[in-house]
Amino acid sequence: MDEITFTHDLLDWYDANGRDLPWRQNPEPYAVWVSEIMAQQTQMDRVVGYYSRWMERFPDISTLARAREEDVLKMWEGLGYYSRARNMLKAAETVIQEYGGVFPAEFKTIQSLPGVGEYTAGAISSIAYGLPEPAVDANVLRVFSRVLDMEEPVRGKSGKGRVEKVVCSLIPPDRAGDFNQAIMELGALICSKRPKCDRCPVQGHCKAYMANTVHQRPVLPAPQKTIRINMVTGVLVHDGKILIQKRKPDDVWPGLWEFPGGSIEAGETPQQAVAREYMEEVELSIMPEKKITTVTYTYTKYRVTMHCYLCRLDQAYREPVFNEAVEGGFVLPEVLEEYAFPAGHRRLVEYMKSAEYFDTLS
DNA sequence: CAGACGTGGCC
DNA sequence: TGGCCAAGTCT
Repeated sequence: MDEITFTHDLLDWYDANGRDLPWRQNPEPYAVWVSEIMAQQTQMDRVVGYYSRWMERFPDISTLARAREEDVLKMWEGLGYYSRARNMLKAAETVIQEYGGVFPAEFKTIQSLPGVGEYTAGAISSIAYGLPEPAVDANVLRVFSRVLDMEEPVRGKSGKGRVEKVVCSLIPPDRAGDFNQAIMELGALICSKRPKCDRCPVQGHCKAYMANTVHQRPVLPAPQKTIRINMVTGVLVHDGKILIQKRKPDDVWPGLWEFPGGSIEAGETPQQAVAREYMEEVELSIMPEKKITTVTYTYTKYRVTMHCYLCRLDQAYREPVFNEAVEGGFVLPEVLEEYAFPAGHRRLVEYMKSAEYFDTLS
C-alpha cells in the first residue's frame, strides 16, 4: 500500500461523497462531542434527528450543565445506552467547574471526561482540534481488516494495535479530522457488511480484494446468543390516573420511568405474575382486569415478550410503597409524554393512545 | 477481560 | 422470522 496515494484517494472520495451531517458545517468541540457520544453503537441516520433536537434544547455546554437529569434522559429517550446521557451531564458539569466552561483541547483531558473513551477522545481531538490522533471504531477496524487482509481477530488487542499503527502512519497532519471521518464514512457507505467494492476509492490498495477474501473479513468473535424471556407489566388505573415509577440506579434503564412489572415465574400465569409484582414492588393488591396488548422488544441479549394488563385496585386506596424504585406516583395519562420510558413501555403508551384507552379512564 | 448496557433496521 | 449489526465505554 502506498500511504500517500491511499490517503489522497480516500480524501478525494470523501470530499465528493461525504454526507452533509449537521455538525460538519461547523465542527466546534461541543457539537462534535454531542454527535460522537450519540453515534456510539448507533447508526448515523438515527443520530441526526436526536442531535438537532438536543442542540435546540441544550445549545451549549453551560446550558447542558444546568439541565436536570430528568430532562436530559427525556431528550435521549429511544436512543438506548442511557448512561451516555447521564455521563454527558456529568461531563458538562466537570467542564464548567474544572475547566472554566471551556471544552478541553488535550487528548488525555478529553478522554478523562465520563463517557469519553479512546475512540471518542480521538474523534474529538482530530475533528474539533485538528490533532493527528487516530479514531478507531468498528468501521475503521472493518476497513483495515480488509485493506490489510487480516487473518487475526481484528477486535483483539493485537489486531486493534496493528490497525491503530497503520492509521497513525496514514493521517495527514493538515486534515486529521477529515481523514478519520473519511475512513468511517467509507466503512458506513462502501466497505460495509455487504461491501460495494466496485465503488470503492481504495480498491487498488485492498489486499483482501486482490485475494478475493473480502467476505471473510473481518474475523469476528462468536456472537452471544439471545435469550428469550416472558415478562408482564400492569397499567394500574385509579381515579383517572396511572401509576408509574422511576427505576433505580445500578439497574437496567436507571432513571427511566415504567409501569410496575417483571418476569413470569415458573408455574405462574401472566395475571398472577402482575399481581405478585404489584405486591412486591409497590405493596398494592391489584386485579388484572383486561389484557391490553403484547409488546415484544429486545435489549442487549434479551428478546422480551411483555404481556400488558389494565389493572384496578383490589383493595381500598392506599399509598404505594416503592420497594423497587426511587420514586413514583399516579399521573394523568396526558403527562406520560413528559417522562422518559424504555422503548417497550413507550410503545405500550403509544398503543394505548392509538387504541383510545386513555379516553375512557375513570 | 468478559459481560453489561438499548434500540431499530436489515435481510 | 431471528440473528446480526451500528462513529464504544465502563467495570
